[in-house]
Order: sequence, then structure tokens, then C-alpha cells
Amino acid sequence: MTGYAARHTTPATAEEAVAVQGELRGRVVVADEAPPPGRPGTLVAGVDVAYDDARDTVAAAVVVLDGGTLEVVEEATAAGPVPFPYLPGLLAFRELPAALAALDRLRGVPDLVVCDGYGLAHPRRFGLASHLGVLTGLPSVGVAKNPFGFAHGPLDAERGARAALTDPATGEVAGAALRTRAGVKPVYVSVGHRVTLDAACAHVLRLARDVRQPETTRRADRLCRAALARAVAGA
DNA sequence: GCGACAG
DNA sequence: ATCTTGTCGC
Repeated sequence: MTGYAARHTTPATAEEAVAVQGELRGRVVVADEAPPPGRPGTLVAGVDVAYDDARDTVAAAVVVLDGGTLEVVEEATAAGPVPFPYLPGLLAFRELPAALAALDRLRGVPDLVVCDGYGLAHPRRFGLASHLGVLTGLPSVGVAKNPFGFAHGPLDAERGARAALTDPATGEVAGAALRTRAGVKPVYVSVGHRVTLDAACAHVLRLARDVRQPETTRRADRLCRAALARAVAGA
């Protein structure tokens, strides 16, 4: 029991949520503090969440892989009521309670957490991955399937090709469009906490060998759907 | 006001 | 996120 869940409180309003992001934003650390990609024995965790709004249920799953072999080391899930509505830019408040609860059920402490969504590539530079990273203190990266409001130039068709994700308003680099599979739509990577963009991309490439999404995310996605089905069924 | 909008 | 089967293509 690491007690991560107790570090988060669900805001009563969207305005409060935005204020919380403003308070925590400054705690994000952009530095190369996670173990390098591929190191055996390293614990790389993937987190994902599934919903059944009609039944007011959310289920999260964390799957921990060995960074060297990508073999599953440990898994944990947590379910509960949906804490917050989905509002663009405030996704974290919808996913954090269950995600932190699942992390609390882990026996080991991850060396890196891969989140489904954004980190610094966020309207206020504080997406889900950064929020989770700051609250847990764990290195984290954000991997999204869509560029939200960000833009990027063309990138080569080869695996590993990368292009800067920039904020159309400020021109600031917020992340990277990263091609994990040749000729396939890229994923959008950004720094969560305690990693650099280069390290984040390197990890994602290592975790997505022959598939578009990191293996961590794929496994967590499958597990949280199963956990949701169980939660809704009753057990 | 209208559209866009991580999951 | 979620509603949803088969099907076209490498």
C-alpha cells in the first residue's frame, strides 16, 4: 500500500480542477531520471481505464512488465464510481482515482509509468501523465492516439520517424509524433514527469516492437475492460 | 456564437 | 471512452 490515492481529491467544479492543475504544474520535473529503455529487471507499468457511464462505473488496470523481456511481472485493478465528467483538458480527474487505487495495489514500485493520454502536451501543460507522475513521484510518459489541438510537420514513413508536436498558439514544442510502425499513423508522445522527451520516445519505441501502441498500454487496456465487466457484473 | 476537443 | 460484423488487403 503506497497511499497514492489519498494524495488526490476530486474537485467540485471544472474551475477548481483547472486551479488544481495550475498548482501542481510547477512540480513537473523534466530530466532523465528513469532507467534506460530495455534494461532487464526494470519495472515498466502501463495504466489504462475503461468506463460504463450508464452504470456509473470505472475500472483501471496496471500491468507491470520487465523492461528487458517485456514479460508480465505483476497486474492490479481497481473499480469505483465515475468521479468526474469527461471534459477536454480535464481527463485526469476522471481517471486518476481508479488509476492511483490500482497502483496502490501493486507490490512492486514501477520505474516508469506509461499513461494513455498526454503529459506536457496539454492546453495547460499538465495532462494525465504529468498529474499521475507528480502525485506518485514516479517517472511517467504520456502516449496518446490523437494530436488534440497540437500540430506537427510531415514525418517519414519508417518506424522511429519523429516530428515535433507544437502548440499552434505559442509555437512551443509540447511533445512528439512518433511512428512506431512503418506507414501507420503515429502515436503522440509527451513528457509526463522525471523523463525527457527523447527518453520518452526511446521507451515507447522499445515497448512497441511490432504494434502501434506500447505493449504496456495494450495489456492494461485488455485488463481494465475485463475488470470493468467484472465490476458491472457484480463480483 | 460555432467548432474543436486526450479518454 | 463507447455503440459494433464482416470484410478488404498485405
